[in-house]
Amino acid sequence: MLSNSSKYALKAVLYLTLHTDENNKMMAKDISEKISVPKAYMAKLLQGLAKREIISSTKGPKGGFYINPSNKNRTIMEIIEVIDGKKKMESCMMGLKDCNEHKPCPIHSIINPSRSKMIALLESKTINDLAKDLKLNKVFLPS
Amino acid sequence: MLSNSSKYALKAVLYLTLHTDENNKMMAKDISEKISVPKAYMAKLLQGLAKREIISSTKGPKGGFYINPSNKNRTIMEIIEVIDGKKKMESCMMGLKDCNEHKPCPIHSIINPSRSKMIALLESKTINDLAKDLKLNKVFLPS
DNA sequence: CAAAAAACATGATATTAATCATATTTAGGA
DNA sequence: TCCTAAATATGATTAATATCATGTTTTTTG
Repeated sequence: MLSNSSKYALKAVLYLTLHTDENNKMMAKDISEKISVPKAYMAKLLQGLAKREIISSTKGPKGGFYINPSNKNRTIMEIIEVIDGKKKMESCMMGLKDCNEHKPCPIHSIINPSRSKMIALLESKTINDLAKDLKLNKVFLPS
Repeated sequence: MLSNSSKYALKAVLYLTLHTDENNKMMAKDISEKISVPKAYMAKLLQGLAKREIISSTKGPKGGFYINPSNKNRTIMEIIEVIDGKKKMESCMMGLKDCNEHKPCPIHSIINPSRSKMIALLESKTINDLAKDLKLNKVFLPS
């Protein structure tokens, strides 16, 4: 459902939200260790997120990655879409090209209500919402 | 969420349910054409399903694949599990190893109620249930 | 019993996703 | 200004899926 890349990206963005800002940047290597993601892969992912302006970065000594307040208001789905593309989550679970409400596949009615709800939630919850839950110890990140 | 193999398997099993029985078998090649799945891949998949006794087969002239009544009562989830394994659908969407109700990942509460419902439905609906919907033109298979 | 038609078993190739590696660019500090 | 520390760009490798191909076994039928 989510690629590894999306999972890693979500973890990283959340970690950055909790631990960085413009004055407290963090290197790819350190982030990768904290959230248990292979370091070279993490670096590449963070670079991609920075290029698409989901997170921010500066080069050179004292440089690193961080996230600024406006980006903390992005939704979970925005992060996922940047990595996996828009259609992946919404495509027919039986792989039929033209499956829709008027011409549904056999499992459409089984899958779709739940999935639509899930997607709606991912589109409404922001990074910041999740970060708050983390601060309150209502949810957890490691492993 | 589902591998291509699972999607193809589901389509094939449904097709067999509608069009075959012990006296009306069908060759891999013909099934593959009907449901738009690459023929060699279809053959391999059908052989696997037959070995695990999800469907039946006989060799030689007039041979082919078919499904018998008792197998039509298998659930959708059983088909999926035979191909993708049990855990794939239930694993944490953030990829955390020990995510659970007591120590949930940040998106656990967003995802899980919907997903649990989806899984419960896949575990309760049988091949036969879907075949009935197909017969009544309530749902569709092609492409 | 021989030939042909089918599934079966096995392995080869291709494609995609995940992971690793490294030379280049940029910025800070001595 | 020069050195160093960081991200960046790019590409190589590995691993997992998906796909293709083919020789072997079984069964029907002439």
